[in-house]
Amino acid sequence: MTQPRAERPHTGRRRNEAAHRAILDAALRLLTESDGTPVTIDAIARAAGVGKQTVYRWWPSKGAVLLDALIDRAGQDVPAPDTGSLRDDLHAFITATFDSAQRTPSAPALRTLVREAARDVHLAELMRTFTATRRATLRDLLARGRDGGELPDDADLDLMVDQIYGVFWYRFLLGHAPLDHAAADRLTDSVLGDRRHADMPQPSHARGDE
Amino acid sequence: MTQPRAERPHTGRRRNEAAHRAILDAALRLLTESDGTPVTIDAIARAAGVGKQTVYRWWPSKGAVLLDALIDRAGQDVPAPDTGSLRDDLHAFITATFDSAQRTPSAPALRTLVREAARDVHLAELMRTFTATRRATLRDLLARGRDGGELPDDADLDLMVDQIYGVFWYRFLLGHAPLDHAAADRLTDSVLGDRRHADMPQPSHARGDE
Amino acid sequence: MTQPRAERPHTGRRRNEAAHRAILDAALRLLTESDGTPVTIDAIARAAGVGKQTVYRWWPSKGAVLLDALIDRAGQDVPAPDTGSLRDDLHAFITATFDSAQRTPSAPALRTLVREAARDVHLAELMRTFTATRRATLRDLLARGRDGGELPDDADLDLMVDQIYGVFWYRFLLGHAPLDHAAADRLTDSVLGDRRHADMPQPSHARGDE
Amino acid sequence: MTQPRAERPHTGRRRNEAAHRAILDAALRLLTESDGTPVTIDAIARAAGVGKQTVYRWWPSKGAVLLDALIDRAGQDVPAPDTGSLRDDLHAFITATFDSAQRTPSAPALRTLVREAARDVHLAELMRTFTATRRATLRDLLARGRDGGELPDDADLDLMVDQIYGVFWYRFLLGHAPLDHAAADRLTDSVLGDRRHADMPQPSHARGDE
DNA sequence: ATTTAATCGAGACGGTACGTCATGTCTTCGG
DNA sequence: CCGAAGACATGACGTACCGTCTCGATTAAAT
Repeated sequence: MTQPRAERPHTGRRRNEAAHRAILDAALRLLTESDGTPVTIDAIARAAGVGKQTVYRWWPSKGAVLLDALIDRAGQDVPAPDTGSLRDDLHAFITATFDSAQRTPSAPALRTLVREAARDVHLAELMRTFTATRRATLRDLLARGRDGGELPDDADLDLMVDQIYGVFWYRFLLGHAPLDHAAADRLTDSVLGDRRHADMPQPSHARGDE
Repeated sequence: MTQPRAERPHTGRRRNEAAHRAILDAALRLLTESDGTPVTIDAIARAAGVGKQTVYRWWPSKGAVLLDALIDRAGQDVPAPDTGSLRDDLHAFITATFDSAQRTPSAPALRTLVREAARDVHLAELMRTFTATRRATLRDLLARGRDGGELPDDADLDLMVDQIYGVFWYRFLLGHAPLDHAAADRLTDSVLGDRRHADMPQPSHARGDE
Repeated sequence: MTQPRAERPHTGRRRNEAAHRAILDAALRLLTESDGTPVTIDAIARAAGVGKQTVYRWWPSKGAVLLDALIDRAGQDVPAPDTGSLRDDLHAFITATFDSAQRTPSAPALRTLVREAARDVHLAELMRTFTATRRATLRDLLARGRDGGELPDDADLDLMVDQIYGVFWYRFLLGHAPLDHAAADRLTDSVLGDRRHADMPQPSHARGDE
Repeated sequence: MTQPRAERPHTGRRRNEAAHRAILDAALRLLTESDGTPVTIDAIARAAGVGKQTVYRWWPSKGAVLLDALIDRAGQDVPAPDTGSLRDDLHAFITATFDSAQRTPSAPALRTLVREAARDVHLAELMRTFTATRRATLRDLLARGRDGGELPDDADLDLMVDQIYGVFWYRFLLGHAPLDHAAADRLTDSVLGDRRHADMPQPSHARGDE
């Protein structure tokens, strides 16, 4: 624990990127290993071999460090696919989103992060921005589908986005139901308004209108 | 602030219901008035004119007090209607749920409560139970509809429930999109799989983002 | 170091005298053992097995604790004798004062205390009070002598007091000259205005004109 | 406050005397204006428009800067007179010493300096040297008097010196009694062993207390 | 009628984390 | 290559809550 610190060289009057890195790494590590107890700034600083002041110099709040640490590492986990088929793209996106929450270190870190966000105004705002980015990505994906005629022109894309991320966060945080591939399949169908996955073999999927 | 305490009479060796009430009232008041800063036990006890031990005697954790305070006041806001029509029942339920979150003092209190839940294992568990009850109510409503033939037999009721509550909590906590009647209309349609409300003039809740 | 803390029993809502004692003892111990480095509140609290808040609850500043600790232990080192002879009383007083500064743990503790007083407005005030008490004792001794005719009626007692304590503190803090018995002898003579101890027969001491 | 820094020109690779001056001036100014809070190196550097390192380059410790600043300005305040009369010389010396402590900026600066000396080993040593010089001057004055027959041959000159400076520092730092001309008169008499000023109307410097 | 026992307001206690401040060292970069 | 600028590691500061504890009073129930 609190690895012996790699004897960072000073960088003089300029920001020490190595210390910066060490802080993010330590934060992510503690976030991941955390057993539910809050991650403290002291602990991060100590684990990074850094003075507390150095943390406070660059981040306005503990939460900002944590979110930064998470984004820094897990930022590109859910790219938006573009295969030409709305259904395929959406299904891939949802599956990837669900999967990302099952994998370490993202899952416990994310949960701790939400915990901290509840206490921290700065972090709450950062989280809002963070989720807004994700939502925008998903909305673009849906907009492509609508423009390609795969969704009605008047589809409420924002509501669709919120249904998807709503289910995700709701289940992720409460943990009362799984976020597995079957759930992803059914959620895709539900949002797109049909039942293709409902009773498995479904040769003539009951489209009808749409 | 911290009203002068109404000189409660002693009740001797029996539990003092007035003190009990005062605690719940103080908790709800602080919960409601809270500007994001955490509600502390000391503050509740002081506001209620009560010793801290009296709080700890009757509730295992701060969260328990807060949730109790909220339930005590806002507990029965969302009854499950039963008109015979799934669509009507569901629409009424969703609308009532959305409305309940717009009204004082529930909204800020609920938000603060979730904040506290993120820090408090006991409260998190209580919240799980609390939401489970609500989910069960909604699920029963849907099950009635399925049994009445208004939903396919293989409908994933749990997913439907989570889509509805997911949208609700997601929007409620992030505040990036409205929980108005139009949203309730569209959510009802979306979950039931048709577009009855789709051709109405679409609200331009363009962004909002809190 | 930081002895294992004797498992003090709680005293409920009343001040815990044992904790109080432990703090003073720890403070004096650290003061005595201090090698010149400042004594910190954290260290005192830790050594006393006490929370920092408990220290701050009862003393307004670190210095107050230190002075309290010193007075508590060394308070009665210099009693005022009353033999009937001013010269004897004064000589005894000065000798006792000089001696007290040579003994452990007073000396290093006192020096550290002055160091801290230089930093701490509260403590400076307390020191003023502390020294005022000592000065008053000495002044009373001199006043008795004056009333007994051993000093002229118009003798400036305050100046005499300050000459004695001035020499004491000046030498004590700077350490450039001894505070031994010979010095006490000569100081007594000097203040009383003759040369009895001047170790040479001094029949016609240069008074006269000038 | 912290005057806008006079746009010193760089002097290339040689020590910048202007910066040197600016540091001493800033130090003395802060020392003088200080309200009891410690004078920090950062503050001096900032007020002088100088990097901290520039301070540390030329002085080993904060105290050294402060003392240097004080000597630089107030160094020659107390010259040793030589009129041929011990009494006159001594009286002039004591009066000058007392006066020097009443004048700005010496007094608050000196007090702050002693405060800092208590924390700073380097400065303490410098102070010892500083006072030793003053003491030597006074001792020489007394030695002249003894050699001239105005003091007995066996007079304890060191004790006399310490009585004078003892009274001075004791009253200066504690502030419980004045350092006015009347006190200087009486101290002169007391040290020389007579009461020439004793029958003058005695000042009622009753308290003062700082 | 007298004990006994539980509740109440109060607040001290041992802790942990907070965010700020000053120290003295170190490196960059403009002049 | 000096000097300003300022980042860095360190560690004390004083405050805020936590959850536990003990008091002394008050009053109901048990004797």
